[in-house]
Amino acid sequence: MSETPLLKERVAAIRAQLHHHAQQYYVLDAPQIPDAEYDKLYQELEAIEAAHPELVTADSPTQRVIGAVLDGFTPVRHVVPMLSIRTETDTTAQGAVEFDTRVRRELKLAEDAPQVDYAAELKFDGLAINLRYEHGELVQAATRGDGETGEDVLQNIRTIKQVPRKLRGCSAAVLEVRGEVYMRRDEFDALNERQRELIAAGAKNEKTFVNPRNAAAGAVRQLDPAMAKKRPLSFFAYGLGEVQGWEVPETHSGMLDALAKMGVPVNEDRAVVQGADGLVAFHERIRELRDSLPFDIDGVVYKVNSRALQQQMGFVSREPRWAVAHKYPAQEQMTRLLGIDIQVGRTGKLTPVAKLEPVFVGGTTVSNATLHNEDETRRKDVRIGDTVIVRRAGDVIPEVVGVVMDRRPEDVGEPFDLYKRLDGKCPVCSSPIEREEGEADWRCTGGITCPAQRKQALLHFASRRMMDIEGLGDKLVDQLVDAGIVRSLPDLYKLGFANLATLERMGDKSAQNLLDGIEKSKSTTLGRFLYSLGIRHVGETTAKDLAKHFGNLDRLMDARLEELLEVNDVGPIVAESVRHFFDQPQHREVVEQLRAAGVHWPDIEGTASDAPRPLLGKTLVLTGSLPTLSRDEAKDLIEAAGGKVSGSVSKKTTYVVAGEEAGSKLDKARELGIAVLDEAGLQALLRGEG
DNA sequence: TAGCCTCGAGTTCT
DNA sequence: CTCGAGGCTA
Repeated sequence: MSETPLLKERVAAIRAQLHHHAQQYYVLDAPQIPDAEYDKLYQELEAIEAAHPELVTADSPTQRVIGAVLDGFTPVRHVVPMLSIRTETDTTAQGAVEFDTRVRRELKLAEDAPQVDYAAELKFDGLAINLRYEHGELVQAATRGDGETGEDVLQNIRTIKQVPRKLRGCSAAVLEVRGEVYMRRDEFDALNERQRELIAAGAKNEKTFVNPRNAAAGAVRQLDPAMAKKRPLSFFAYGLGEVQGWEVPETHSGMLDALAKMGVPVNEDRAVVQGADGLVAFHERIRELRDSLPFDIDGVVYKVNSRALQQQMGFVSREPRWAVAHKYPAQEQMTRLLGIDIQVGRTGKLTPVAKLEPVFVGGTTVSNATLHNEDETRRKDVRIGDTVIVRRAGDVIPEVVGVVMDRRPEDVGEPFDLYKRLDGKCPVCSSPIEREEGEADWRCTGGITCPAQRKQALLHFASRRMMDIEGLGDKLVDQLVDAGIVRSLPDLYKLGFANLATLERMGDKSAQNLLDGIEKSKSTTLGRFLYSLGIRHVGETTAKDLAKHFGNLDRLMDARLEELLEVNDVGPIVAESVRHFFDQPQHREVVEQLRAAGVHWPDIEGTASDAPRPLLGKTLVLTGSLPTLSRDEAKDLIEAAGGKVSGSVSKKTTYVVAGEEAGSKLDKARELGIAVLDEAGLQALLRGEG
């Protein structure tokens, strides 16, 4: 018995799938599965073929570069074929070490021979284009196609401003520049925004794009250059095709330098590094940089820098032996939607949450992803049983990008209908749910009677920037509420050893710690106390402003709307919300009980001390993580020095304090020309040293 | 009244 | 971190 017939079937099935998806991807610009999935199939096929060479056929996807020529563009035969490079799928730095070992073996280098020089570059997520210059003039721009024959898309490439029509100081008879056309993320977002507007306005044939690469591919293949122009593309060169009448520099990096001098865009995040260590360092550096780049990359590329050595190594089948692409973990994965849970937030907001079959994406395992609200869920037409694409880029929260319609099962669930799903009742307390006119959210009407809201209210009350009760986390709150020991905020202050002892995993020690924490929290400030009550529209800042303006709680509770409106940053909505809160007797009752339990604060808040206030009138923005100070500590220090801490950078920002892994705020600061400090700089300011 | 600036609220995982 | 929305200002 041989397993070959079975394998044969499997091989045929994989080839059919690869072919189908390659069509969707390259020809129709509408991929149905993520890259990683495609790669997986491809590797399986490669592995089978390697073990069973008799199964290899000429038309196998492994034997040719996939793609096809579309009608409507003139075919172009590549004099020098456009090859793909081998991809290391090992996403750790190990792939770089293996490449270096292979190179040294191929070059028959002795153990003690010097390190090999490599040109290390980014692997752009776009599509390959061959620009043909004759006597310095751009005469043709071709897609890769199947590697042998592509299509002339010159008219569309001309819409890319960065691509020079004429080379500076080069009149070689023929110079083909190869590189990647891609779309920047900001352009991609803007494009999709416009597409959404078109769709909203009733345009039938418009669609939004799943990712920048597809949008770029779509733009390049637009038959109408006017349309292509509306999809702004960019270009980076990384290699050469046919060359006549130009002396090619001896190294890859030298060649790119020469191209840059001619006015061809070449990415600056490239380096010449030595040996495996250099490659690993580059891989790691770029991984850090990845999310802050203005465009998508899916990895890095290593090339032997010396052209002489490249020639010595040559090619194996269709891949150069002297270059390798090394990927990062996928930021997109496909998985199954197991169900949709509905969570109840502190304000009663009902949030649909996708329960997913766990997938490893963007470096962590994801099993939940928010669907935000009903409209959003419907817009994506996400249904239970669907196969969905999940994305997680950097620190961004995982999101469901869309449904793989191709894989929708026969017995897929109904379109999402929140009211119907819940039968009009809160999933926790069964109170009726409502959705107000013009609002996106459904809410539970149970208010404080709803255990979910009660738990959230307790957690909110106990959290660090409010009453700061140490030892009261979500697990404990769950237990206390479920056991019926704590029903309202004042109940917290009636806790004693007796009722704590009834809880699981609660020893004398933890009980004492909690009671100490609760005792300590009794001494607070009016601002924190107000914030902790969880009044709608009253957050940390507004609470502080209210406390400062009224000075004591009774004056605030009895304040008329007009008086409330006098407070900084308080308008009709906030004023009404405050008034409404204190108009409800049960809320006043809670406040009285808390006071009776011993919660107290000085009447006049933040009396101007004699301490110097060097940051008076200054607004600072924090971004990234500082070496020694936590965010909260930095905030407190700045406020104590009279400064204000704001969440976003604007013209009014005085300083931006940036730490490790600073994000978009730093870019914004540079854009606006705002002074940027590190922690040492901040400390100097706090000491009053300008 | 528009547009800018801030604040509030919700969210994931280790 | 991002979005949406409230409030302020030109």
